[in-house]
Amino acid sequence: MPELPEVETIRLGLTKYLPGKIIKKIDITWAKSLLVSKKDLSLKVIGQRINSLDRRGKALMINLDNGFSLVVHLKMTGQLVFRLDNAKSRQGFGGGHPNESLVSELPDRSTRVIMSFDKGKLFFNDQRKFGWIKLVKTDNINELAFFANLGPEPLSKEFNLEIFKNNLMCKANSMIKPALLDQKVIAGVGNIYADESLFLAKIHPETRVKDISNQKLKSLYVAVKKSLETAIKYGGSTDRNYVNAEGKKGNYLNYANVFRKDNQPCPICHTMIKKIKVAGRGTHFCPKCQRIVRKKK
DNA sequence: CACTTGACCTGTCCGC
DNA sequence: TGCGGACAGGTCAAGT
Repeated sequence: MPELPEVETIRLGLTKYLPGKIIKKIDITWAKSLLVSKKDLSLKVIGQRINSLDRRGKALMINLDNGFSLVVHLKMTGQLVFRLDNAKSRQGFGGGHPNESLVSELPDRSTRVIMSFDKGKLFFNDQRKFGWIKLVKTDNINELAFFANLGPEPLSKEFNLEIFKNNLMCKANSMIKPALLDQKVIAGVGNIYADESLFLAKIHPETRVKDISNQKLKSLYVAVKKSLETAIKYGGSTDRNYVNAEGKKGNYLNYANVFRKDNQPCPICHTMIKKIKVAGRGTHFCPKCQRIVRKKK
């Protein structure tokens, strides 16, 4: 489930390979993965040079020289892996070795789209076929529904405490966990970093937004940024499928506090981490460090 | 978010 | 062993 840190890690990786490359050919093995007409493909994509890569929330933009961008959303199981032709990756070392390869021979059975260059290929793999690639004018990405109501970038200078609080207060009656997952509030936070942020800020995931003190909101603001930054530093989280541009796993889950740590001791107080369901999502938290509060009227 | 469910999909795991 | 069902969770749409 690539979230902001995973997509950012992929973006950083692909930036080493793609800018300057000309798209020679695109092969599609699952039509719904590439939502671009044949006509647009031949007129606006094939033969175009890649200029740069951007990220907005969990979406990656491959900017072309002609003013169009291919927008990629990886959803749950999407991967973008660059390979030089005939390059073979070593098989995984096993045992959760850092940077272990998760993909070897490409294409594999989850490959949906292959973009070919003079040298090398970009593979879009997507086991569950939820991800998509769309084409949009670079300076008008809001045409896409996904961008239209997207909240602020949590790691940008513009994202300050006031904006965070204002956006959250639109959800005053909802629980904090689903509020954090709402992409209108902040762009790019998903299940992993919602749980990790709430742990760092010592807030129970089922706390109502309106019941959270100003001090806790500030802690949460800091915690969201901190957990995302730390995850980028460790190359993102590999829960199941995620790999970076080289097909390697991320290491952040080795440093996570609560995500997928149910029935393991809390790193602060050693109480067993619990897993519950909140708003339909698996949610991990420490029942002692993260208590529900209710504001007195 | 008011809140839940379903749709989109496949692979893995668990119980029988 | 094999089979059915639950589960994983990002986003949008639709139902209650």
